[in-house]
Order: sequence, then structure tokens, then C-alpha cells
Amino acid sequence: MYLELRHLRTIRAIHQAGGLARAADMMNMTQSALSHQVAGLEAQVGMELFVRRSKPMTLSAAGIRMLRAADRILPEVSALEEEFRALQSGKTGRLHIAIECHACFDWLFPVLELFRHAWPEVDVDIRAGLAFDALPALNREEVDLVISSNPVDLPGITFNPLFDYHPMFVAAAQNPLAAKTIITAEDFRDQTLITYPVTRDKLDVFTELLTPARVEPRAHRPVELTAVILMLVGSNRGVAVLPDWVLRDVKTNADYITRPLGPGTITKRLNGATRSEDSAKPYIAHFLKLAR
Amino acid sequence: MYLELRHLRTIRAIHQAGGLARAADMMNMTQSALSHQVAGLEAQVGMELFVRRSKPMTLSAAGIRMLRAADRILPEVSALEEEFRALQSGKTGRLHIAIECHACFDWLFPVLELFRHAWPEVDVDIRAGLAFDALPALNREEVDLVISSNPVDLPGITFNPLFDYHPMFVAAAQNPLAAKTIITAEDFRDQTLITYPVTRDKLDVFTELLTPARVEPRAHRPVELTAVILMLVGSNRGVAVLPDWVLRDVKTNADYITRPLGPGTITKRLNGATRSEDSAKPYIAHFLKLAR
DNA sequence: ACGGCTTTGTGAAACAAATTCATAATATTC
DNA sequence: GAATATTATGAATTTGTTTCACAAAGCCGT
Repeated sequence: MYLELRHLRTIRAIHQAGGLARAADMMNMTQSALSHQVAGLEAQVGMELFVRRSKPMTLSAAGIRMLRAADRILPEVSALEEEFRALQSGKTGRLHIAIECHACFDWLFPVLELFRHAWPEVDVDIRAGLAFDALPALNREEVDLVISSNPVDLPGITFNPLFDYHPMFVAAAQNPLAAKTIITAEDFRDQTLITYPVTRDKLDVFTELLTPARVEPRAHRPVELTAVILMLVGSNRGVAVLPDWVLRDVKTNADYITRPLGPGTITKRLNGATRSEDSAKPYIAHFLKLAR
Repeated sequence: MYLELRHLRTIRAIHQAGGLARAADMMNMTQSALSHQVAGLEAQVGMELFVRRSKPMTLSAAGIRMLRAADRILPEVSALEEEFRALQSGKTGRLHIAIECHACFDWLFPVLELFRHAWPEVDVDIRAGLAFDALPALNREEVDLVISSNPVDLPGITFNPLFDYHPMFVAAAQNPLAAKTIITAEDFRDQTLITYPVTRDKLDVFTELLTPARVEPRAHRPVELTAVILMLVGSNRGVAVLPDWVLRDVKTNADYITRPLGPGTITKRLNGATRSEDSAKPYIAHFLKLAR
């Protein structure tokens, strides 16, 4: 037995129209086509679905059972079709975000709150802790947006600039380095450096400062959460380098000092990487505007 | 957009099989056919359902949405197909019974209880109070069995004999007719006759006795329920004629007297009328056996 | 990086299925 | 019982699906 939706639609139409001829009209086909189709369906299920003894043909007991099923199934199919119409028009979609930069939680959450209200139909999610490289996941369509500060040239991937930031040094007020106005690579030699638990090529301190200068801090301690990093720094258990926006609150706190890194000003740019074909989608574009 | 189950089955198969080629095997068709079909489906919904950048092709975000729908819809279709296989094998079906004879409730209920346990899948119902003639409803497939004592020759209808019964006269013990051993038509002339509220041609008293003898009772009172009829008879507000099986309990009750009708013994036969093609169905046959 | 393997896409041809046309058969109605 | 309405049937047509043969492209091991 090989049912198709066509059959269910036919059963329902004949019932609604109260006869085969009217149903054929309703479905924009000839009465003959429907007659053939019904005959074929009845052969499939091996029994009569309609009572033909009276003239406008009506459903038999078996036909009524099939109608019940059609009334359950067809609305679901309509919903699916409606869903895809919405997908096509761009009113709905998926925005699964991968963040390479740990500190991005801080600004991302408020942005997502705004976004959620503007696009309630879009399926939003954040995937942190990606062990793997996030950018290839874009191509595999496992995620739809990657927050990244290292634009690389990949085919089919567009890096949409969001905003610039400066990696800033932060230490306890009682730390000897508080005396300096600019922190250089050498200053880290006798410090415990606290960072997020990711590889060095994803940490601005290393890529922009320590690795080029071939300087190794005295110790390196990985810590998961921003709040914990600041706590440890505050009690002078180590120093850290964090994006300036994270340190906005800390700047006015007497327990901490924040200093620019040097010698030259280090500026980094955050990007929202998307599949190139996606960056025009209305909800993606709107998210990028919100993030800026 | 015109979805068919074929499309949902394909989406699911490709996902399950983990690739188009394996899915084609699974569905007993060529890889090429599936490729064409997917291309057609994607054109229909106006977007890519699969990610082709990596080689065993995988579902895109939109494809995943369609898969979710398929996982909801296809099991329902399978259930429907299963239902029809059961219908065909005769393990399930519909048994909607119309009773022309009011008193039949008495024996029908216990029989249906037995039946329900033997055929739990069959959809059982009783339609009493049919204003219209029940037998034509058989042909319209509004009901599947009619309990009737008046077999008529109708094309496509089979009358299956159930059992014989005798219409019996019942009255209060203090009724003057208690003195007689056999009740004849003339005896009704000065009695109030209590019957079910149906036309005279469905009442044994009239068809078998009063109408042939052209006798009219003093009064005729229609009453719906058997228990109420017996109550009224017990308080000598009238007399009644009921099938013998209804009077089994009353026979041993000192308040009532029951008498055969005469002069000759009147015997009637109850039939279970079905559509001829149905009487072979296993559950119908079993019901008839139970009723006998 | 290269060839072999696997997987998917493409176009023409073959095939199958659905639909139409024309008309017959069958109920229903007045 | 004629007129009307409804459904069935068969051949022809159209449409859609599947196959075949091969091309293109990604994957994998050396």
C-alpha cells in the first residue's frame, strides 16, 4: 500500500464538496481524473471507500476512517508549507551563533535579548565551548554566525565588521605594575597571567604581544569565567588582558588598575562571520546592526 | 508549493541512510532518481534542503525543519496504513447496530459486552430512536446491522435469523383478564394498551392480532422504556404485549400475570439484517453467533 | 599532491502514472 | 419517464518519474 497526500486531499475534497464532480471542480481537475484516482486508491487499500448505491457518492465506514486521518495529517502538512513560506520570505530562520571569544558573552546576551523581541520566529542559540574550529562549522551549516576577531579568507564566508576594541591590561591596585602608564611584553616576565582556557592563537595577549616579543610569563593560569578572572586579579593572584568593554565597570573601581598595552596602541576588530549567501537575509542583517 | 509524502519519505531516508546514494538503495531506486527528486523538491520550497559542500550530503537548517515535520507526519500515515491492513484482514471494522424492536435492548447489551471483549478493535455503537426506516440506512452504510423481525426482500441485504420468540400478554394480577388462559383480540376492546412509541406496523400486537381482527383498544398509550411499561402495567393502568424474553422476570412476580396470545400460537423470528457482502466478515459472523 | 574511491549532478531516453476527452452507464427529480 | 445530475470507462495525451550513461566533485590514503 503506497499512500500519497494526493489521496488524502481527494478524500477530504470529495467529503467537503459532497460529491465527486464538485470535488473535481474544487481541485481544478476533471471529474474523470478524480474517478480514476479514487478507483486506484480503492484498489490500493483493497476495499471501497465510498458508497455508490446513492448518487452523490458518500464515504463508507472505511472511507470515514481515512477522512479522520486526513483531517489529522493534512493540517500538519499545511503548517509545514506555511513554515517554508515564512522561511522563504525571511521572516523566520535559524541563528545559531558560535563565539570564539569568551568575553563576548558580556555584550552578546543583551543584544540577543533585543533581537529575540524583534524576530520572535527566529530560532536563536549560542554555542560556546566549541572544541573545534568554529569557521568550518559555518560551511557545514552547524552554525550560522561566528563571532571572531581573526578574519581569514575562506570561500563562501563573509566577515562583517562589528566594532573595534582594545585589549587592556588589568591588575590589582597594589601590583607593582600600577606604577607604569603603558604595559609592554617584558612586564609579563614575572607575572602570573590569567586567561580563558583556549589555545594561544585565540588570545590577544599572545598573538599581539607576547608571542612576537618571544616573552613567556612566569605562570599561566586558565580560568573559565570572566567574573572569576577579575576576582583573582583583584586579589593580586595574577594579571590579565581583557577587551576594554569588559573592563568598563572595573575602571572606576579603586581595587583595580587598567593600562593600555604598548608600545603602539593595539586595536582589534570583532567580526560576525556568516555564509556569504546569508548576510543579506533580513534577520541576519538586523542582528549585525544591533551588534554594532 | 505542492508537497507529497514521497518528499517527506525521501528527506527521512537520506537523513537515516546518511547520504543520497545509500538512501536510494534503501528505497529501491537509483541514486539518480533521488537526485532529481531532491532537486525538484528544493525548487518547490525555493531553498536548499541539503548542504553539498561536504560530501555525504547532510540536511541544512531548512532541511532539518522538514525532517522534524516528516518525523511527525509519516508515523501517522503508517498508522493509517496499518489500520487499513487490519480492516482488510477483518480484525477490525465497524458494527453500528440499529434496533427496530425497542425491547431488544434487554438482550443486546449483554451480547455486546461479550462482543466488545472478543473484538476490542471493532468500533461498536447502537442507534436506537431511528425516526427513519433502518433498512435503507444499511445500504447507505449509516449502520451495519439492523435487528428486525420483519424480513423483506431487498437487494444486497441478507436477513440472518437469530432466534424465535412469542409475543406475550402481560397485565396486573387484579385485571379481570387474569381469569382467561389465552388472550384474543376481542379482549383488548375495553383495555388501555401500552406500547413503545413507534408506528403500528412495527408492533407485534397490531400486526399479528388487532389489525387482522380489526379491533381497536379502548385507549393506546405510548411509553418509551420497558421498565416504565411494566410499572404502569403492574399498577393496572393498562396492559401490554411484550416478547417472552422480556417477561422472564415478571413471570414469577405475583403482581403480574402473563398469558399467551391466541387463538393459535404466535411465533416471530428476530433477524440480524446486514449488507450481503458483510455477513461473511469474521466479526459480523461472530456477533450473529453470540446473539443466537 | 596525486590517483583511486565514493558520492552527487546532469541530460536524454524510457517508462510509468495521472489527467483529459468523449461517451456510456446509472441515479435522482419533478 | 423524460430531463437532469452524477459517476464510470477506455483510449489518447500529457505530465512526471525513473533509468542509463557519464560527468563532476569531494574524500582518503600514500
